[in-house]
Amino acid sequence: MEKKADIVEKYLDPDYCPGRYILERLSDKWTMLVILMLKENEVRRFSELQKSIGEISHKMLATTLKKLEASGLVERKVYPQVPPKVEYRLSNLGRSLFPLIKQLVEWSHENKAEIEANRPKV
Amino acid sequence: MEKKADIVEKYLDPDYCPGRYILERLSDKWTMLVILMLKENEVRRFSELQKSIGEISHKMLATTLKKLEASGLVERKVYPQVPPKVEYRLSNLGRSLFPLIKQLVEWSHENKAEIEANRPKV
DNA sequence: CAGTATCCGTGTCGATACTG
DNA sequence: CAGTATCGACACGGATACTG
Repeated sequence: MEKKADIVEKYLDPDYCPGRYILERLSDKWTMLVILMLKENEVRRFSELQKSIGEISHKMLATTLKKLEASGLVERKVYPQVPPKVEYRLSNLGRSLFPLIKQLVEWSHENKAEIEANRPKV
Repeated sequence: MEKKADIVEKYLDPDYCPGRYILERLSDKWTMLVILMLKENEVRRFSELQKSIGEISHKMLATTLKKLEASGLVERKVYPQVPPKVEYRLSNLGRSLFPLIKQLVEWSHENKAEIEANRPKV
């Protein structure tokens, strides 16, 4: 019987991994935030997302969504009309990932004091 | 009574956040991986870490550990001897974060088939 | 062994302008 | 409204060489 820690290590083995790939996929500037903004079960339009994130540029939202769609975490639905309307929502896969990322945010709040204490002042 | 989703959104408000900061701090190439390699309760030397990660360069391991130490997630202990010996381990804060990142890896394994199906072939 | 300094290529990201 | 294209800045990250 393998120990838990060893199993994780195995999943991170570059010759085996899905873990490495996922960590990589989540490790760009906007991906996790966009996933959070899509929420668990909501359908959101491009412009809504941009508005709710605020600082993200048009281009980065587009490429982030495209990557998420390409990796099967997000579904994209186009309504053939003028002006166009496009809706995004988490796929089943994305929906199963969502709670894990949400936990990171909740964790950061539970430990806010300690985090802020060590946070470099800009 | 606020709804859960709204609470998360609040934690991500740039004017409030600790969430944004944490997501940012985790979103570089090596941070999450190094945290995982430190495991929950182990003490590891610089060279051990480099060996277990393999592909990471000496420089990136050094800067990643430095950032982790600066943000209070990792503790560094120096033994004043020649040749020097330095040990790293997760702080209490880091130890409380560890399971959340581990879950991402475990999630990636549970959904390996679906992830691989959408993974772009190099 | 652990760590810093330097140099430099590349990818990421943002601003802007343009299409359907 | 929802994209794509192009350009350029700059931070990230890798190789190498050097110190204590």
